[in-house]
Amino acid sequence: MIGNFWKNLKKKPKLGELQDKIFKFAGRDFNINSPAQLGNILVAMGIFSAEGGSASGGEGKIKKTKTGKISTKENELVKLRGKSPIIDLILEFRELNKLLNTYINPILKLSFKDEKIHTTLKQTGTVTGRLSSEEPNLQNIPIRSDFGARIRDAFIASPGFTFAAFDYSQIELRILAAAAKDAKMIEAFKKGVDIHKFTAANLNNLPMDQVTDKMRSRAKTINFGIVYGMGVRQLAQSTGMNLTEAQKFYHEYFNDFPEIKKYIEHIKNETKKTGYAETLLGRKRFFDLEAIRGNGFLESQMERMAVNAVIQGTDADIVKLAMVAVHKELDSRKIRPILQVHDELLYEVADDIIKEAVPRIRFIMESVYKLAVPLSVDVKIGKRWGSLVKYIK
DNA sequence: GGTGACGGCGCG
DNA sequence: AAAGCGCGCCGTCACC
Repeated sequence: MIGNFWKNLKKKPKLGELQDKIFKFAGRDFNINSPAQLGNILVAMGIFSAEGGSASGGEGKIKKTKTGKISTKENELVKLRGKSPIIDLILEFRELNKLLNTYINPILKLSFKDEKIHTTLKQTGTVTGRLSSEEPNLQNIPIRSDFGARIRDAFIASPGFTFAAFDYSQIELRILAAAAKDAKMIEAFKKGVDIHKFTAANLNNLPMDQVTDKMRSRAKTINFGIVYGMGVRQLAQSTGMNLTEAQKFYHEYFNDFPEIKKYIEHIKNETKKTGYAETLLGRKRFFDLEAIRGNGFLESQMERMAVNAVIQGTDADIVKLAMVAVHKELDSRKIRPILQVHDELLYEVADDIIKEAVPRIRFIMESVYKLAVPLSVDVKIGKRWGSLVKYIK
């Protein structure tokens, strides 16, 4: 259900103020929502310094879009902070504008008389076996930014019910570790340690208690990146390392977890041989081998897609099994499925049975499929979607 | 008035 | 030359 949270959310005036300030710095009016116009303004202001060829530092290179225009995406703008206050104003304008025009206004319009929002889940909408959600898409409701999280608070449980959110913890990395039969990482998951910290400890040859936040953060990036086939450049970019360090980091990772490297190679080779990648449960994603023949870039792209198809696809398979199992075993009148967000199931549970229901749902989800590592589910409960609190066993 | 490509960005 | 997977949706722009 949608509460009245957003009705007194006065963001329009703020947006107008930001627009005025931006125009003042720019020296003239223009359409902030047009990347083309914005790019021109920034060039005219000298913020995108048209660097001469002599620059040896390599910084300040203007990133172009695939059609050859100047890129004004957040990553690029952030680098230009400090050159002008206009940068931060634009970023703030973008965030507010996005949240208002993509979520708050359209979703209010889609609110039924019963004050509920009803999405449509497509069962065949993706290549990996995930569901997708549309009109509205409830699988991408904000949560990461502070203001974004407030949008979630407008979603409230029905009277007499409480939200219970069940989140598979690091399920993709678990699938990878199990499928690759990597003894070291399997052991870590069995012990239930903080996996990113564990990875960092291995990468830096340190005991776990000497891992710094920065080391953990970098390990987390590479743990996720591995699954998607992230390259050295991107790794460097997103961790703040230089290319040489990033290269070394990769090397170290595959040294520490050799089975993972072997398994990823195995997926790539099998896909190139058979033309398909297969989840652990046997669902296949096919590729057109003819179309990529002789094109190194397309081949690499297919390899990344294949690795992802196995990991993300197995994840999707498991979550679907869990949805079915919960439905079969429990009373859907008191435990209502509200939403699936890829590795998370949101239920609305009658207040009087919440204490028994939560452990049962958790158990079903954790035991629905057996891997070489345990599946672990985090639970949060609460009356508002944006204010759920961890449920302690 | 409608359509599709594009840049951009929200989520997992 | 390109190099992070999977989605849906916004506004702009070019075009019919």
